Amino acid sequence: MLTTAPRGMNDVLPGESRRWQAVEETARRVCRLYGYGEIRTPVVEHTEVFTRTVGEATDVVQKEMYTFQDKAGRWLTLRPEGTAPVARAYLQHGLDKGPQPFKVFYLGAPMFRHERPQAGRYRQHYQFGVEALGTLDPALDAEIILLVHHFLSELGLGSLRVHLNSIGDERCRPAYREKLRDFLRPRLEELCPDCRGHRFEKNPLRILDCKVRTCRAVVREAPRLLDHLCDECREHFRTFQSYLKDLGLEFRLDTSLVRGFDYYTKTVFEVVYTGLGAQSAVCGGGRYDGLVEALGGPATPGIGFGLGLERLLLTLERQGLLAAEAGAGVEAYVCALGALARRQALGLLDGLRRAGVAADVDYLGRSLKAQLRAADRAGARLALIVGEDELARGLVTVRRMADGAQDQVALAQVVATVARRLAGQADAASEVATRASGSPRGEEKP
RNA sequence: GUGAGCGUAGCUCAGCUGGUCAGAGCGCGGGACUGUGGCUCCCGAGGUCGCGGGUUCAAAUCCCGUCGCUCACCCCA
Repeated sequence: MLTTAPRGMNDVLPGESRRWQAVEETARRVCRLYGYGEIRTPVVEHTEVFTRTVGEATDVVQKEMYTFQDKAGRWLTLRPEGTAPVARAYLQHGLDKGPQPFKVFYLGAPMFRHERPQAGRYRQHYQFGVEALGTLDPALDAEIILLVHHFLSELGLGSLRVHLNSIGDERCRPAYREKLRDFLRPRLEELCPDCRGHRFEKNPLRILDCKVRTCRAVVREAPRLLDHLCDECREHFRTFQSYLKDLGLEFRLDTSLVRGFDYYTKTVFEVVYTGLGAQSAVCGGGRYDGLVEALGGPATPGIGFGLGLERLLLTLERQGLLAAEAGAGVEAYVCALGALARRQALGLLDGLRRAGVAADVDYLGRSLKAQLRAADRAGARLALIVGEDELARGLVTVRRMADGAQDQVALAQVVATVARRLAGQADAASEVATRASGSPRGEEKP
């Protein structure tokens, strides 16, 4: 089938792409406010970048990666996430020797996961991600949360819930893991098959956020990881939370919050919107103090998040915060009648564009009526009509679309006049009104 | 990988107790207004009814298969 995109991969058409641009512009602006520079890494990485960091046992690595061999036999993978590549670039370019923390964001390039698509989940999807490497300071954890919150607020989403937890590090988590196993072992019968089986063996922490009712009942009695953190992790988490409180940022402690990648340590968080269906996490992230080391670099702490743009757009839509789909945003539309006029019109069009006026023209040889309709749909504020009458007298009819007022301007002056009227709307209104010759019959559009 | 629902014009869908069933609204093109948009009215273009097979005198309508989409599980942004 040559007429459908691959499963779970979508086109973003012009009408919709403006919404994406609005979100992306906001992201860039906020990142600049917080001192984060943009990083662009390849869409493809050596497979090991992910297997050694995300974790061999995770679902993403085991069954969701697009992995292939190139012609030289190297194993490559379409990146399923954005943090490991950033850490790789950090090492490759010796950025650990530069000023710390190293603060970057990424935006605009896709991630790939081979899963069954559903609402808010796609095989090719886009994330806005922010990473800060090189310091353990809990104030940076707070900054990251603040940045997300700031970003979402700018889009009108101030009220999303922030879930927080700490999952310890390599000093305290192994001991807790055993404690949890000890607790669960006598209750295995009460757990669901998934939890009873591979989760208990490979990653018992995942049982903490299993959604099966019986599992949740068991887990409610389980020892809490938060109560078994080592001194450093406990102190880090305590300080981090106190910063958030000082800053007045609301959050909710969620002791069952466990993230799906092995590289997470200490702070983990999610920003949740329940109106999305099953995929409620709009944003997820946390600290990854062992990640750089796992790639063969020096022990280097880091923290960051990924924010799913499709999910964000979906959330904005559900909340009624999206602008209507818009046209190309042309300011002036040139209407030509007849072959000779058309010649004139193309020159006029070129002049307008070079003067910085977004302009378009009819390419279908349509009637004036149809050309004006096209001008209307394109969102043009002015229509410039060149017909035989105008041609003969060296004039152009300038029609204001909002109310139909129109006058005639000498061809040589049109570009300057149009530019001036578009620049100063009030001036243009009075200017045209005094010389109006058109018949204002429609009401103004909203 | 598992389960459920759905696949009819560009879009949203009606038609589905088998026999004027190939339709509506929106969109698109044209006209009413021989050179003037948004409103109204009129006309028009556009569909192998996802695909393949079966049942039947007859299938968009029933059955089987297949592909695709959607939602959910798993997991995640």
